[in-house]
Amino acid sequence: MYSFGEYCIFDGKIKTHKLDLKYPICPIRNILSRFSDKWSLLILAVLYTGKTMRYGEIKKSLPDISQKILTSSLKNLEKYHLIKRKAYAEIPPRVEYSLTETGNSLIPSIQMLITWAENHFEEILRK
Amino acid sequence: MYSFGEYCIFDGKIKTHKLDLKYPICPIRNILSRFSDKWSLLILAVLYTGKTMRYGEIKKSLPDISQKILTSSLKNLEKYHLIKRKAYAEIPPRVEYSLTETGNSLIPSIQMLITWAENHFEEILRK
DNA sequence: CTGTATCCTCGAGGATACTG
DNA sequence: CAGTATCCTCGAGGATACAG
Repeated sequence: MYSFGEYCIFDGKIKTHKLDLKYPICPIRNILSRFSDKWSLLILAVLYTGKTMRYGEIKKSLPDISQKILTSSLKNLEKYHLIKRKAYAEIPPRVEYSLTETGNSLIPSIQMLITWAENHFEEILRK
Repeated sequence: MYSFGEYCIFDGKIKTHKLDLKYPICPIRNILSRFSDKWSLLILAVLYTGKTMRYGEIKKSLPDISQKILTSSLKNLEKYHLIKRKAYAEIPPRVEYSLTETGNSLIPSIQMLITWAENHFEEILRK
């Protein structure tokens, strides 16, 4: 297990997504914080169930996400190499998204989280 | 694996932390969203390394968290039964925090996430 | 030492209209 | 179909002062 004390002496760099050069690397702050927003995990999970999906299919799986946020979330996930984007030069346009190897390697962790959440649903929400 | 399509037909209830009664339960939206803020995972990880810690010790492990946010995060984690709070009637006051059984059961998932983040550090941040 | 009480900033997320 | 472009809301997070 890591020394969180050591890792966690950062000074507010989390927002800018910059790394602190003086200290070693806190995985939570520097990596996990990039995907711990409202939609990223859901998008990854949806992509996993569908293997490769078009923009509209993802949108349909997450009916209450706005176009803007879906687009920007996909860009963010692509930026960090968790998903890949393939655009076809057709009319009307077609764009397909799928998990990268890196993205796929995150799935077991997400599944473990989901399983935990399921198993502890009542405990968490009781009272 | 879950049908995320089915689970994810909620309509914007995530903010209020209310459950959607019409549909079954999406673990990500209804459970994980409660702890996917800036500090909760770090607090849980810190508490795990220290077993039971005083308020000031946690603060020292996370030097750049504000008092207000630490207090409210601890309250939130206590509300959902991930940590327990024990106050001693002394002067000056002493308050000790520790993981509950439920909180402890989340640790393996967090560790798995951290291990993943470590192993994919360069891939995620390259270029 | 462990908190409240205010006030404030800032950006994630959203609503809506438009485009190639 | 898969996006941009604007404008806006709202609340997480923070700074500071004070309290028991």
